[in-house]
Amino acid sequence: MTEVKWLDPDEMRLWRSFLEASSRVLQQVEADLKADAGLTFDDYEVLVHLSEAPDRRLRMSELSSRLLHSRSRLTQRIDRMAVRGLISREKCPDDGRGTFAVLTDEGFAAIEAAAPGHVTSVRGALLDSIARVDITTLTNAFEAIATPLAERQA
Amino acid sequence: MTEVKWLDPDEMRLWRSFLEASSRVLQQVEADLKADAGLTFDDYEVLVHLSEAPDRRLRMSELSSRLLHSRSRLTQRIDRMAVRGLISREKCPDDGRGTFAVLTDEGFAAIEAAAPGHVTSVRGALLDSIARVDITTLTNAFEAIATPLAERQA
DNA sequence: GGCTAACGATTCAAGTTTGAACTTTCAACG
DNA sequence: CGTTGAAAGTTCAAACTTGAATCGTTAGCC
Repeated sequence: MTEVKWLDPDEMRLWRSFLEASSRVLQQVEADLKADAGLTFDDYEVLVHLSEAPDRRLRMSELSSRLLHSRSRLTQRIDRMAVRGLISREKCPDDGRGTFAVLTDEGFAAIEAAAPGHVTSVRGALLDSIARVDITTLTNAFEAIATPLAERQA
Repeated sequence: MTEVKWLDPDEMRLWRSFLEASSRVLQQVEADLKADAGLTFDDYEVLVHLSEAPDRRLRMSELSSRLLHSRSRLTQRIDRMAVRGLISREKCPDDGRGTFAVLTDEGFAAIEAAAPGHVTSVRGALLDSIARVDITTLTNAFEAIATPLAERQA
């Protein structure tokens, strides 16, 4: 590659502001969640996906791909959440290789307790700063960004 | 807090697409950087900030606040980069408590070698998916998001 | 000057992620 | 059937981050 198209100032500013915004939003939401509910953001995301799933359970690999986490990362997070009683594991009856992560009643209670504070936190960290009319534009942009990467990363 | 303003579907979609896009973009750029240049994204960011600084040096605390990393995280990253010869440390003459992280010639060569591939990667992961006319809107949004958080997090 | 508070940076232990290696199970194909 | 390849999940060691504690230095203040 002999020719590189360097970033012009507008592109550079977009890239830098993207990095700063995403880092700051995540840090804020994580800090709030830990302070208010004693959960990491990863914990919370696990709880969210399981609580929305049929029978409050998902296969480990399905969950890891929704979270965009490696399989081993998820294994170890579920280990820790299981020790705390938030999640249990069940063998998959259809597929001897498979395991379900299942939300326990305690896990469900944990997300119910955490959700109101978390929603408020997400508003404060992100939504309050975005004009109503820009929501669609931004969502379209994020989806346009994520979709091709999802295909590449699949 | 008895009343919680839950997220409506548009807000929820914005939040989720934001999470997915930022995670995927970072993952892609990190993977490219590691494959093409053998650097982590954190390494690269350290090199960027130092290469742009006067005398290619910054105080540890200044660098950590630009990177949005904890001081101890930076200390240990600079330790590792120093072992590899990319960075050196110098005592600050004006302030006995201070330390400069200084880009070595080898570190400068490393970022020069990595930059073209990285720029291409950033285009592929982010910029190519954004219509030219949306760049300003997005940048304004990211800055509107980051600025109040920066004040809160300061 | 001497006391105190704050600052800059590092250290240490505990917790977390990464990535490769491994085990078990399923699926396809001859 | 039996082999071979891939998939699901876990394990392990090394790399990395976190947060509290620590150490030396500076600045303010009486």
